[in-house]
Amino acid sequence: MRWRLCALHDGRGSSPFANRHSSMTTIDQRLTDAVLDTFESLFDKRPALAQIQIQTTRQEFEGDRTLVVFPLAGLAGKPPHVAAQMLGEALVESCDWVDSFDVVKGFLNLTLSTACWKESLTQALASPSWGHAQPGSRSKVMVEYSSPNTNKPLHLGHLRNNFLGFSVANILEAAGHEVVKVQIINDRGIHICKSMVAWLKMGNGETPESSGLKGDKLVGKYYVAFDKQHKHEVLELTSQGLSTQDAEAQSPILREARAMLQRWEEGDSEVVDLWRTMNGWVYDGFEETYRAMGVTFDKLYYESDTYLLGKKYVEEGLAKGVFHSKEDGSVWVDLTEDGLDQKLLLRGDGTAVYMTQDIGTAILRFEDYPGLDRQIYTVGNEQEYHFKVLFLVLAKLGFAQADRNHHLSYGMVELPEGKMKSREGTVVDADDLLLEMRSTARDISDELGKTADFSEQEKEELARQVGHGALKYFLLKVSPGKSMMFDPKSSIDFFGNTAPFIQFNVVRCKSILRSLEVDLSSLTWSDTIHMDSLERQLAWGVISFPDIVLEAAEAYDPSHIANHCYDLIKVFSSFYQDHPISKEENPDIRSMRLALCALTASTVTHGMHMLGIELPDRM
RNA sequence: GGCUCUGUAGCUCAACUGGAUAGAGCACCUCACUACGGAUGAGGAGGUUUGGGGUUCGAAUCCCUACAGGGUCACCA
Repeated sequence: MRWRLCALHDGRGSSPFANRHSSMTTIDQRLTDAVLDTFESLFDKRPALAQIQIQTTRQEFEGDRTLVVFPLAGLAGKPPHVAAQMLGEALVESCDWVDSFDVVKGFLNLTLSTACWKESLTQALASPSWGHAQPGSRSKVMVEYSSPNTNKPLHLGHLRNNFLGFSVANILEAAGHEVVKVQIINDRGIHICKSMVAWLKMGNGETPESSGLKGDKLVGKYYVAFDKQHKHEVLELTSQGLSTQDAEAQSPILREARAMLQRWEEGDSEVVDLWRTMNGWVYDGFEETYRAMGVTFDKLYYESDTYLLGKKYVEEGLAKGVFHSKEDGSVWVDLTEDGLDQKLLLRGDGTAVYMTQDIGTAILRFEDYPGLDRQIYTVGNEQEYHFKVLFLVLAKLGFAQADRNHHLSYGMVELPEGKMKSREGTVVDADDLLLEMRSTARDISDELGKTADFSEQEKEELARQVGHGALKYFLLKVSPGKSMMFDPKSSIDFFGNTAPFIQFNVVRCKSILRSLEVDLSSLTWSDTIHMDSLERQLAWGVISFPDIVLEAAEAYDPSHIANHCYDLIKVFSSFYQDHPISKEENPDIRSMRLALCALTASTVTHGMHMLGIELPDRM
């Protein structure tokens, strides 16, 4: 099972892409080329591409884009500020996108021309899916997420897992990858037999239909019942003088579970039928929760289908001599050369462990999807060791795509009162939380009275979009690698850096656009008008969006998208305050602002969709 | 203990991957207000980036070290 919640690891800095030029706005590409040419004509030498650093000019200085001249000073043979001055003068002369410049120490601040802004914005307006690269322009990747334990209902940790995996899949797709979304269902093993045994002994034939209980909750109930009975028996046995270890192994109910696992592996039809039935209940329950979460999968893998395959590969490895066996017949891999320990791959009795199954699943997936470039496992950071071992084992087996696997590790979700522990009843149930978010959104909406004319169905729909959006945003705005604090109170807060704040402002944009009914694709304005600071900030937020998407895709990090959307909408919020649009009399300025308004709405909408968050038309 | 990740405002998080005076949101304080949608706007205060050393034009970011915290080291998944 992979459900547990947890943190980070290697992610940083080891990008397989690394072609800086490909993830750069048209503006920066053009500036880079101009700088290279200008530098060459001035100093008779051509800098390397990596030496050209262009960044956003800080607020307190005049300008839009800043060239960092320090790295170039040596090559130019001039002090940084002198080189900057010379470059600035030459750039204004040679590049029609540069209006003026300002030198502060070794920083060359460039002010872009209206023509530059207009051309860039027009390009964005012409693109119906701004921020999305050509579909299929990049490789085929697989993203695994969710992968729950069939004995336990989904909880807050799964929400982070699912939202993260689903969002990363969306972002990769937007970056031009072909994406396959999968999960592995750990439907085999002793843990499954535990709830089956408990249900047989204490269930009295209870079904989801008879009890009205959601299937996953019902099975979870019997898993807990098993645990309780097991503890009770252990206590009894220890009071008779057995050691705790012996008592745990010898409790009658655990023996029954073991016997059942034996029968399951033998294919006993009675056991297999019950197994199918109870798993069916769980899947129905999960399906309902996934629907509420808004996540989907292209294919499901079941451990019961892949563990035999895993055993086969382990035996092959044994035959090849890359693994070794001990006297009791257990099979091991020696990873001491890689700085790790020895690791069990197959038990002495020949049954599979967690690792066995994962070996089979990994290889099977690359066979199922020819041309698959890589596979991404969205799993908590507590399993970093497991994936390190898995990838090493695949390499030892000589599997060609062994290095095409990546563990997208994420941090634990903590509660203000500490960690979630099922034993202590401090688990936040996914269904409960989603419901609470919806009802809070509904209350706020009703209180404000802006949706008085909505039908009941529309009100519920809005509450879902806003409530679930708030939750998704709260979990995704934090960089995946970090452990995060989930504070129920502030997650329902609809002010500040939250989805509802963003949604509200997009609704304002849409409201303006609705009232004006213009053809956006034919918007244009004069090159002579001046764009002020806020307008330029808005424009840059829109223009740089595709770049942000690529960054997020390379880093497998939706928080880049979330923060960008928030920054952009915050600027819009200020802009909206004192920049009239429909009331603006100058038609050029009006068109330019209208374009900014429309582009802000569409950019943020695309970004939020990548996070799995919907935008209402009214709220 | 070994390996690994993390440490930034009172709290929750950023920081364009080594760039300028480290930024936001909560919370706190002061103002504004018949609104292209008030779920509002403007401003203030809050920091020796855990401590110490090093690398260089330049460090929250890279290296070493100390301290603090998380994770992991199963014939569990």
